[in-house]
Amino acid sequence: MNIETSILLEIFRGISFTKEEHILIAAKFEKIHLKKGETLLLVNDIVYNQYYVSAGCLRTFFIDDSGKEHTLQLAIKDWWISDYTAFFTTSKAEMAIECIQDAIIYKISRKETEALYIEIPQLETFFRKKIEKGFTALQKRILSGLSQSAKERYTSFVNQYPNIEQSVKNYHIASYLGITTESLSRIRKELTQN
Amino acid sequence: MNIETSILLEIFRGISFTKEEHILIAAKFEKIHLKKGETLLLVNDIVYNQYYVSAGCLRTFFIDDSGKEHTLQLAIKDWWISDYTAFFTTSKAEMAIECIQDAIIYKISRKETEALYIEIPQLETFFRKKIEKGFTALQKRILSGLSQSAKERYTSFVNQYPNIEQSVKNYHIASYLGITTESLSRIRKELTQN
DNA sequence: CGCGACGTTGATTTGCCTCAACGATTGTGG
DNA sequence: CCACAATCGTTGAGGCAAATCAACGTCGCG
Repeated sequence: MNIETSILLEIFRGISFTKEEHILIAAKFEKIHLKKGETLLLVNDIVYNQYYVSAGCLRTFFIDDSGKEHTLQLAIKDWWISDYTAFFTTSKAEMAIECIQDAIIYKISRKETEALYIEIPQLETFFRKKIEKGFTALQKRILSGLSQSAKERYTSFVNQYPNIEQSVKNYHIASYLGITTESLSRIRKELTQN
Repeated sequence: MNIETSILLEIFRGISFTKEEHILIAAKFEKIHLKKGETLLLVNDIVYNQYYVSAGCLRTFFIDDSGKEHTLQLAIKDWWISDYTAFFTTSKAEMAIECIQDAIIYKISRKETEALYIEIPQLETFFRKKIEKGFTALQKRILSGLSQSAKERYTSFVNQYPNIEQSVKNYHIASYLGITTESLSRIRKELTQN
């Protein structure tokens, strides 16, 4: 078995498995330790895997034609991370993933994930509900981008991730919110003055 | 049976069903004709249903505190539409849906959808893959908002939906792109001058 | 025809970016 | 454990893309 079965209680909280199922699932995951600054995925890598974050923090980011970075996802404990656009079709990554705080993650390939859907149908339901939540979160973020100012987006962000500033540099937050570090700095100043 | 079974070939293109399954599924859908300007969903309605668009065009939009409309989704033939944030949890709509070009749609409730997942497991896979595609599309839109100018977003939009300008008013496109009608007008002028 | 909805154009304003310089903080090797 | 460099955050001046405000064409429909 590749990993402790106890981690499965964490990953699949709320689902109960037989002992045989535990073993079956555990064999498909691989535990990975990452140091801050290490890279999990590079642009043009074929994306075979998704990753469950058990501790630490990672981010998915995109580099545009002018060389600017844009953070698509920040992942802390209990989040899944990958370049999902490429993962769903096992194609080339358009984004990179890097560790921004020492992390413990669990890797599973798409093939193994889909095998699980067949072997244990309730896992297809589990992942479907995960992605429904993810879909909802992305819609909220789009609405936020359409209707809010930079300052409003920042305060929403801080409310949504109350403790994330400890793990994440300001320029990661700025590139997630779609603003520059200078603008974020000015926004923070304004907010602390009140 | 509520609807012609032939429509199921359209909705579930690529899947084959037994005659019994056809009947089972068809009984869960309801056909609806909508006229331009009619409303499918209002803010604070409880969202029981999702809708398959067979013809015409609808949009989901959100009205912010200052009264401005923001278009989250434009749905043409072969798209599904709802306030999915509310649909997935059968809660109150934060957005409205209106018909912007005479439409024929097919309605199915969340309860019936989930019943189908159990009765015909390949439908859970079908809908999971649908939402994976939707998830991917939303991520692309977020990246587009983070990294592109209004003009670039507009040209991407036109490439992605080549014929949509026939069905949709400019101010719908503007509110989808997150710009004003005046800016869109100036962008269009610039582009036709080249 | 006449009215309302839609699109366009111009003048002005503004939120955020860019560029540049300078503090503050962190990490590292001597 | 300190010194120093690199990284990160802050501040200011100026510029630009897009918003706002206002007025005016144009189109479609009752």
